[in-house]
Amino acid sequence: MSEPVRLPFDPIERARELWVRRWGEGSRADAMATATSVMRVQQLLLARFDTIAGRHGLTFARYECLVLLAFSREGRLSMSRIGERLMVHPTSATNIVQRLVAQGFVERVPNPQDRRGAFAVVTDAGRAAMEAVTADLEAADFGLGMLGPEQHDALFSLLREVRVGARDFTP
Amino acid sequence: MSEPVRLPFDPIERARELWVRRWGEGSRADAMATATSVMRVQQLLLARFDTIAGRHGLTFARYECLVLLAFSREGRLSMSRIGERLMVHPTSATNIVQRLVAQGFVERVPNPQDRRGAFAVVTDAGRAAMEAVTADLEAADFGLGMLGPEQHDALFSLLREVRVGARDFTP
DNA sequence: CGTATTTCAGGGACACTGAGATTG
DNA sequence: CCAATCTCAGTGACCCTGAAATAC
Repeated sequence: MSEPVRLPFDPIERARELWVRRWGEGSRADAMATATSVMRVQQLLLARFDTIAGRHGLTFARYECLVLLAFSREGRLSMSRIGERLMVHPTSATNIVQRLVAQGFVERVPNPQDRRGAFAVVTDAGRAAMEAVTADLEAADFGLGMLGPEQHDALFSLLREVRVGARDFTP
Repeated sequence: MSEPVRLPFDPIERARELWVRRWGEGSRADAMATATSVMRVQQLLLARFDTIAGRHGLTFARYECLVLLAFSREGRLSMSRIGERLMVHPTSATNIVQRLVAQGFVERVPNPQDRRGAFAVVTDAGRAAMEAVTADLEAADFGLGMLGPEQHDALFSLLREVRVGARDFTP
């Protein structure tokens, strides 16, 4: 982890001003600033989460996969459903599960019903690692401790509108 | 671009319910849901932006670099300042500028004041590509056309609080 | 046969680490 | 000599595409 760079001004606010100066008030400078803010906050949160997950030998992506499996009814899911629920490409699901198998956090078992496919099953070690990361993430308030309950709701609702507008799911 | 998978329910809302069921009402399920929403919206926006930038031979990261250079006073910045303002590692700045140089969108010139360093200068072709991507992004409302002006303000303000809380800059 | 599930091979874009050249 | 700037080489994690194996 490199030294964090802290600017003495808000770079996004400054970009918005320059944007308006260059492309006028009629430009979508507000949308630019909001989109850039989403990018930046995601970057900040992910860096924090990856640091926490890394203390237990995981990345955030692999942790999400373990949570998904632990939440499933019998601790196992088909590869296709993993890709679907993690919203990643099927080959990315394969990749993530492979790494978890190599760590002993997941096992692969054939699907007797449909022998084309395979299940990923979370192991006891996988559950333990998942629980440890979860405890740390909760202790860190998921990086959002600066927001009050009503602000959480407001932010979640606004982001939900974006997801609905982008047809992320059918409400 | 692979076929988008659209679930018939909100996967984040479902995760929140399972989270509460497993770790109780006292858990930080709301923070988890909000953080996950940030991740997902960033993913949706970035996919959209990369598609648009790709139509002009750029990625979003390289486009951001061109915007930064075009906004600078003389169209040129030192490598260190590029890394600083793009909030990326110095070697990542080198990497991005190298790709832009290979495309003819940027030129490298030595810094006469400090010959350890180099400047990156945006070329006419770089400005043209940047303007073309900008026009398309504006036409796409930066992927946020579903939000009204007051919603933009609200979302920006909430994300700004997160950035301030994470010490992203000194307000 | 066509379709669905998944893996494999390979490449791209990007982040980092560590070493080293050059200059201040 | 030490510090700063920057590049280079290498690694890792992740995402995709395209092709193929296997089974429905």
